[in-house]
Amino acid sequence: MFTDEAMSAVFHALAHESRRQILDILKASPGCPVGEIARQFDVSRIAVMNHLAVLEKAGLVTSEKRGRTRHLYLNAVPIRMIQERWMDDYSEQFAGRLTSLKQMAEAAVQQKDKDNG
Amino acid sequence: MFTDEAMSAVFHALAHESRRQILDILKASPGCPVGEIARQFDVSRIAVMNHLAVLEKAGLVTSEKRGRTRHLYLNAVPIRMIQERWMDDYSEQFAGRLTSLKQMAEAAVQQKDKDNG
DNA sequence: TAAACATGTAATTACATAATTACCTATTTG
DNA sequence: CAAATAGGTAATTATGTAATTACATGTTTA
Repeated sequence: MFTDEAMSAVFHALAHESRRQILDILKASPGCPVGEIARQFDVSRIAVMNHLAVLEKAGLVTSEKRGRTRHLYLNAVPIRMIQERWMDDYSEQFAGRLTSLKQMAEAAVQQKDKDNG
Repeated sequence: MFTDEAMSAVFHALAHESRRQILDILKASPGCPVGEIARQFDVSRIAVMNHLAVLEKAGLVTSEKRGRTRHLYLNAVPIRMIQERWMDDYSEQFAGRLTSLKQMAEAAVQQKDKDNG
């Protein structure tokens, strides 16, 4: 299962650059301890721990304590589920329908004008 | 281009169920006016307009004013870019490496225990 | 042209986020 | 065992989010 609330938690977790960086680190070094991650950021260790808590609530990170060190792991399952159940549906709009293609091209131009204006 | 800030804006926009519902509506009915969307929600019209502003800032929705009505369109480009540049990298973890597969299975069990406990 | 309609702006409020410092607990290790 | 190490809690603060009501603006249409 994958409730709306769970999906919100995942998107919210991904909506912060530091948290995305943490996932990058864990992807590259599974089992990395908390302190080693904190050392790679300019903000305080506590701030990083808060980010980790957000990631854990979203199910994107799991942890395992050995002795006094907590080892962290990326869990890509929620990302996979979002991609399968949601992203694919929206990306579809690119292929397939010609009707929406014209409309989306126009929309993209409008957005560009808005950004530059 | 697609900056960290832009990516944060997109994820943040997607992190609210009402905003995801708005995208669903616009996917089904391109050009839908503001009021018609607002009528489909329990919250106030102003609240819906705020959600639309968040979606527009993220580039997920564009609009075009004809007369007194503003017509809204889904723009799936940012979703597509996120999927290509980010989601795919993380979903990869499922295929390919057997080392991380064992680790992720264990992590998933741990997460399940945590949720039920 | 007056009323109805569609949207937009301003001010306000309750709550959540992201960060900080100071302190506490548990585990190694010299 | 004492000191260093790794992590966790608590209290606080500034800022951002999500929602509200009341009012204003511009556009059809009867």
